[in-house]
Amino acid sequence: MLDLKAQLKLALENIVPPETEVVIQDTPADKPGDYGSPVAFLLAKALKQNPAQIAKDLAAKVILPSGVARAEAVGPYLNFFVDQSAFVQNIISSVYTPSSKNQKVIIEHTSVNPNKEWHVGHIRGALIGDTLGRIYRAAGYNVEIQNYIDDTGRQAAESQFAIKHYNAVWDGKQKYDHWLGELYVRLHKDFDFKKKTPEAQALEPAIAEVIHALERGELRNEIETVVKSQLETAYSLGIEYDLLTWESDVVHAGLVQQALEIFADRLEQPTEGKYAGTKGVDLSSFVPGLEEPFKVLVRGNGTFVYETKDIAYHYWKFGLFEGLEFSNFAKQPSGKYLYTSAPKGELHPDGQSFAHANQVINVIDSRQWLAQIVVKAGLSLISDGTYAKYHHHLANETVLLEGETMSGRKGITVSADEVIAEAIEQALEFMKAMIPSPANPETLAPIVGIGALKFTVLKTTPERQINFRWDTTLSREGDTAVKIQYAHARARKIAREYTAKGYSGTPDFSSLSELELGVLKTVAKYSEVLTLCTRDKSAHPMCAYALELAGAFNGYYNHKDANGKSDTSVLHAPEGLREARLAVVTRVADAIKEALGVLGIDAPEEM
RNA sequence: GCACUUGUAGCUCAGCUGGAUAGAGCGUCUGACUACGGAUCAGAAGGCCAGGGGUUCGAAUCCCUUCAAGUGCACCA
Repeated sequence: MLDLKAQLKLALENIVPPETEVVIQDTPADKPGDYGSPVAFLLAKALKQNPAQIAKDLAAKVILPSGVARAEAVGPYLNFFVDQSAFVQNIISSVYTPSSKNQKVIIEHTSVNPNKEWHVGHIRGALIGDTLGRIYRAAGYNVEIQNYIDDTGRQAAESQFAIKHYNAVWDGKQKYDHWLGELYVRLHKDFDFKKKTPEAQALEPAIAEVIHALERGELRNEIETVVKSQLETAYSLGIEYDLLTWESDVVHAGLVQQALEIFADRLEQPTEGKYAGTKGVDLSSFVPGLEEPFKVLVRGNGTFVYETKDIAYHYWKFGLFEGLEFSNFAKQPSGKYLYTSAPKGELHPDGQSFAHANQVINVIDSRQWLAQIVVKAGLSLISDGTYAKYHHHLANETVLLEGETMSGRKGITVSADEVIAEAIEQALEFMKAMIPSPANPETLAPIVGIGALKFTVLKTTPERQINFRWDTTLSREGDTAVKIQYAHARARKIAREYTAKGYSGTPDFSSLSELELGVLKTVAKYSEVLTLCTRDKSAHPMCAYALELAGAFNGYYNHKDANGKSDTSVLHAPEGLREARLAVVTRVADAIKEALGVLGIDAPEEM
C-alpha cells in the first residue's frame, strides 16, 4: 500500500494504448480526490476526443487496486479516492522495506588532501557523500564508502617538507591536522610557488625529494597521523567509511600497469607536434570545443599523470582486476571497522570484500569536472564503453565564506572543527536560555547543533554554490532540523503520556477523519522520495520531505474546529478514537525518525 | 574564446524525465484552546519564474538566443 501510486499507474497502463506515459500525482489540496492523472490529455489528440470525455471513459473502465474506493473524472483529470479506513490501517501497519537491488554502489567522498585540517567546504562534500550512502542503503543497494588518500601529491609533500624546513615538532596539544595546516600556510606565506620566485624555486629539489619519499611509502606513518586526525572530524559529524584507498598503494600494487595492458593500444600516440612521444585520449567527443582536446595520460618519459592513476583506480572499482591488498585500519565510533589499502595486507581481511561495483558515484567538487571527464573517457575506452555510463560525478559546488572564495593555501578558511564546536555551543546556549535547567544538555546539544548544521548544508541542491555565514548556517529557526526533531519529540511525548496514564483500548479506525488521512498520505510518500533521491543522486528531497512530515504533524497537532477548539487531541479523545489517533501519531513519529535517520540526523525522544 | 553550473517573492531556497491557481523559511502585518510540549500552528501581504524567441492542447520545467554571476580549460596533483 505504500506504493499505491505505482499500483494506480499500472491499473491505468492496462487500459490505455501501449507506450502511453501515465503520470500519477497528488491532487491539489482544494480539488476532489486523493491522487490524479492527466493522462486523458495525452490520449485526446490520438483519439480526437475531448479529454474530459476520455477521463470519464477511463473512470468507468479502470480496474481499481484494493485500497482505492472509486475513480472520477474531474474535468479532464482522472482522480482517485482512496478507501480511507483501509488506507489508514495499511499505512499504520506497514513499514517500508526495500527490495534488494543486488547492486553494489561505490561512493567515493571526502578525499581531502592529507596535509591540513578540513574546512567548511569539505564538510559539504563529505555530508553529501555520507547521506547519499545512507539513501542508497535505505533503498536496498549494497553500498561501499571509499575515501581516497592522495598521499603522493604535491600538497602532502609540501606539508611534510614544511615540517623539516621549519624544524617543527608537534607538541601533542593542538589537533595534529591543524598544526600541520598552519605549517602549510606558513610555507606559502614565506614562499610564492605560484609566481616561481627564485627563493621558492630553490626549494623545488627538496620538495621533489619528499614526493619521491612519499612514492616509496617511506612517510606512511606521517601521513597516517594526518589521516587519523582528519577522521576525528568526520566522526564528530557521524561520518564513517568502509575503505581508505591510498594513491601510493594504487601505484605500487601495479594497478596502473594492469590498466595500461587493457587500454594502452586504444590510446592515441602522437608522432609529431608538442605531444610527440606521449600517449593519451581525445576528449572532443566528451567536451566539444575544447581548445586542446588531447589529454596526455602517459608522459614522454613514460611516467603517468594523476588522471591515469585515477583511471586505473576506477578500473579496479569496477572489478576489472584485483591487486590491492587491505588491512584493518581502525575501529570507528559505531563499532564498525574501517579498512585501508596496504602495501602488505590481504585480499579479504576479516572476510571483507571490496570493489566490484555496478555503479560508481564520486562526490567531488565541480572544479574537478574535467578530471572526472578524463576518468569517464578512460572508462569509455574499454569493453563496449558501458562502464562510462555507470560512473557518475556528483559535482557539488563550492562553499563561500561570508561571500568570499576560500583558500586553504592562503589560510582563508574556517575549519570544520571550529564550526562543529560552535554549532554545539550555540545549541547549548539556546537550550539553557529556553529551559532554565534542561534535562541532559550535554547529550542533546550535539544532536541539535550538528543536526542543524547538517540539515542546512544538505537541504540545498548540490549544484548550487552556498555561502557559509556564522549567523545563518547554524540557525535553528524556520526550516531547520530542530523543527523536525521537535515534532518527533512531541509525538513521542504523547505516547509516553498514554502509557503513564494507564490507558488501553482497541483502536477504532473508522472514527478517524480527513485530518489523519492527510497526515498519513504524507507518510506514504516515503518510498517515492527515496526513489527521487537515488534518481537525482541528492539528499535535498529527503530534507524537504522531513520538513513536510513535521509540518503535517504540527498542523494536525494544532488543528482547531470552527469554534477554535482543539479537535485532534489524542489523550482527551474517547476510547477507540484515542487509540486510533495514538497509532497515527506513533506512525508519524516513526516516519520522521526514519527520514532523519536517512539524513544522518538523530531524533531524540525528548528535548 | 570555449565548456560546465547557477539566475524563481525584499532576503535564503524548493519546484525542472511538461500537466490543475508557482511553494516554503526569514523579514513585515493579524491571530490561536484557560498548552496531550508555544523550539508550534492558522491567516494576510509580497512573483512579467533574468530578457527575448520557439515547440506544445498545456512551459518555471524542453529547444535556440542574449545578459549576469561562479568555475574549469598543464607531459601539476
